[in-house]
Amino acid sequence: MELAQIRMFKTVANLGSVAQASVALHCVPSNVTARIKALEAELKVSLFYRQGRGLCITPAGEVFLTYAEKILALTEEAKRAVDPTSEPSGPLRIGAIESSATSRLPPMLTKFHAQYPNVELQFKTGTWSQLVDDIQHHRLDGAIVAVNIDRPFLDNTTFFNEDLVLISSASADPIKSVKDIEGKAIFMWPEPCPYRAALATWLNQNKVKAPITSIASYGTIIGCVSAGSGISLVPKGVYEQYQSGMGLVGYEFEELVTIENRFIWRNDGGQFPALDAFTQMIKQNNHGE
Amino acid sequence: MELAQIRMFKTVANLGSVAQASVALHCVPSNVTARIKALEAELKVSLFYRQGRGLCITPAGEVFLTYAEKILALTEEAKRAVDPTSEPSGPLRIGAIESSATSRLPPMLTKFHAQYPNVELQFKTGTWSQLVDDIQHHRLDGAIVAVNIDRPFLDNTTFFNEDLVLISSASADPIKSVKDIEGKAIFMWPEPCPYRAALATWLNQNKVKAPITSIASYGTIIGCVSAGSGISLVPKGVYEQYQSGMGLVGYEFEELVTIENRFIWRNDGGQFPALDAFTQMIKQNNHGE
DNA sequence: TCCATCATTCATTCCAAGTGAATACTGACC
DNA sequence: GGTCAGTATTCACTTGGAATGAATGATGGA
Repeated sequence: MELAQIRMFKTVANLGSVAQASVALHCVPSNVTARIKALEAELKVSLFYRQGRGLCITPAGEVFLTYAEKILALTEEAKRAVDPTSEPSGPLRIGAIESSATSRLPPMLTKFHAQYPNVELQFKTGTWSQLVDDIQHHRLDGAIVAVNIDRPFLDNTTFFNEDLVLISSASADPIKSVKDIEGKAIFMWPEPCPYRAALATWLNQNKVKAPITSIASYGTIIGCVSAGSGISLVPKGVYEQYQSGMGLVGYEFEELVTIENRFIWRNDGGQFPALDAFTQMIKQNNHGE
Repeated sequence: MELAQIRMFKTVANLGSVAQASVALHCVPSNVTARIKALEAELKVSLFYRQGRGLCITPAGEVFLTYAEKILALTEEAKRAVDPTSEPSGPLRIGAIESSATSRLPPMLTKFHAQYPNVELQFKTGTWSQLVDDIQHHRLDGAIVAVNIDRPFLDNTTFFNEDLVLISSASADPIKSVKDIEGKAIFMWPEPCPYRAALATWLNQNKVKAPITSIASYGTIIGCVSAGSGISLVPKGVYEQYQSGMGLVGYEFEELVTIENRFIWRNDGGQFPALDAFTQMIKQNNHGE
C-alpha cells in the first residue's frame, strides 16, 4: 500500500469517476484503473462496484475511505509540523549549570513556556563540560554555562553577567582583605568550575594558602558556611537566594571580576524554530538590561 | 512522500542506524540513505544529525516520528477494517416495503443491532420496484419485498409468510363471501403492489366489481376503513398492529393465499461481512419458525 | 596506529508506475 | 431504435525512480 494509491482512491471515490480523477491527478485513466485494482488485490476486497459508466463505492470502500482521509490528513499535518518556518513546537532540551538553574534561569523558562506553550521544555543541570558534551552528542539542544566556550560547532551569546560574592558566617570574623582568608576552609564545586578557578587564581596571586573542599551542591555549601565551618565564593544570585535566615555575610572584591554566563547551542541546521525562539528570547532579555 | 519512505524512516529512527535498518528492511544501506535524503528534501528539514557513526534523530525528526507511527498504525488498521473475514462493521443499508417495515422487521433490526453493534444500520421504505432499483444501483445493500424477484444479479431467501386479512369497519355489514364486496370502496396501495394484485385477481375470478382507491400509507388506509368508508386487504401483521381501538374486523379467505415476503440482495462480491451476517440472521430466523 | 564498521556517493540494473491506442460497454439524445 | 459521446478496461510499450553493489571517506575502538 502506498500513499499514491490512497490519493488515487480518494480522488476516484470523491469524483465518482476514473475519467475525472485522471484529469485531477494529471495522469491517464488506465493508470488509475491499474493502481486501484492493485490496491484492491492487496486488500483482497472490492473498493468499487463496476457496472455501466462510472464507479460506485462499496461498503468496504466506504470504510476504507474514512481511513484514507485520516491518513492523508495526517501526512499533511506532519508536513506542517516539521516546517522550519512554522511556529515553535515539539521538544526543546535545555541544560544549565547549577547556579543559573537555581537563580536566573527559572523566570526565563516560565516566560518562554508562557509565550510558546506548544514547546515541551526538558531541563537538566550539569557541569559545563558535561553540558558541552551533551550538546555535541545531541542529548541537549542548548545550555547555560559560565565559561566562554569556543568550539567550531557551537554558537554562543551572553546570557547575563554574574557578580561573585565571598560568603562567610555572620558569627565568624569579617573578611576585609584576601589575607583574612589564609588557612580558612573553602567550600567550592569540584573541578572544572570557573568560579573555583577564579578564586584559586586570586589566592595564588596573593600567595594565600587555604584548603579547598569539593562539594557538588550549593545547598550543602551554604549549609557548611552558615554553620561557620568555612567560606565560599558563590554567584550573587545564589547568595541572594539563600541570604535571609541563614546568617550569611557577603563580601565583594573588585579583583573577583564578574563572570559571564553564556548560552551555547549547536550552529548546524538552523531549522529548529523552538531553539531559534529560545536564543532570540535570551538575546532580547540581555539587550533589555 | 510515500509510505515506503515513512517505514524506512521509522525503522532507522528506532534502530538508530542505517546499517541495522537495511537488514531489517531487506535492502541495501545506500537505498535507505537515498530515500531518507529524498524525504528530508521534500520536508525541507533534517530528520537526523550525521556525525561520526550512527544517526541521531533531530527534534524535527522526533516530531515527524510521532506522525510516522500514527500513519503506519492507521494503514494497518485500515487493512484490518476492510478484511472480508473480519467482524461485521461499517454501514449496512436495508430497505423494506411498508408492511414489513411496520410489523415484522423492527424486532429483526433491534436483534441485529444488539448482536453487531459496530454495524451502522441505515433503513428506508419504498415500493418493491423502487427497492429493486435501489439495490441494482447500489443505493441499498438488501431489501424485504413481497414478490418473488428473479433477476440474474439478485439472490433471495424467504423472510416470512404473510397472511392477508380483509378488513372492514365493525359497524359495517359483515363480509361473508366475495360477493359482499360488490360495489364497496376498496383502499389499497398504488400499483405495483402484490397484495393489490392478489385482491384484483380474486375479484376478477368471481366477477365482482369494486372501485379501488390508491393510498400510499397504511395509516391512512386503516383510518378510512375504520371510518366505515370502505374495506381493504392488508397483511395480518399490519391488521394486528392497528386492530385494537380502531373498531376493525378482519376476515380471512382461503382464496387469498399467504404471500411470501423475501429478502433480496446483490449476489456479486460476497466480501461484505455485515450483509452476510444479516442474511444469515434472516435464514436462521426463518428456519426457527 | 590499524582495522572494523559505518554512512554516503555513484554508475548501473531493474521493476513498477505511467502511457497511449484499441476495445467493449453504457446511457443519453435525436 | 439507432447513433454517438463518454465510460472503464485491457494490453503492449516506455520511462522514471527505486534498488543494487562496489568504491570512498570518516569514525571510534583495540
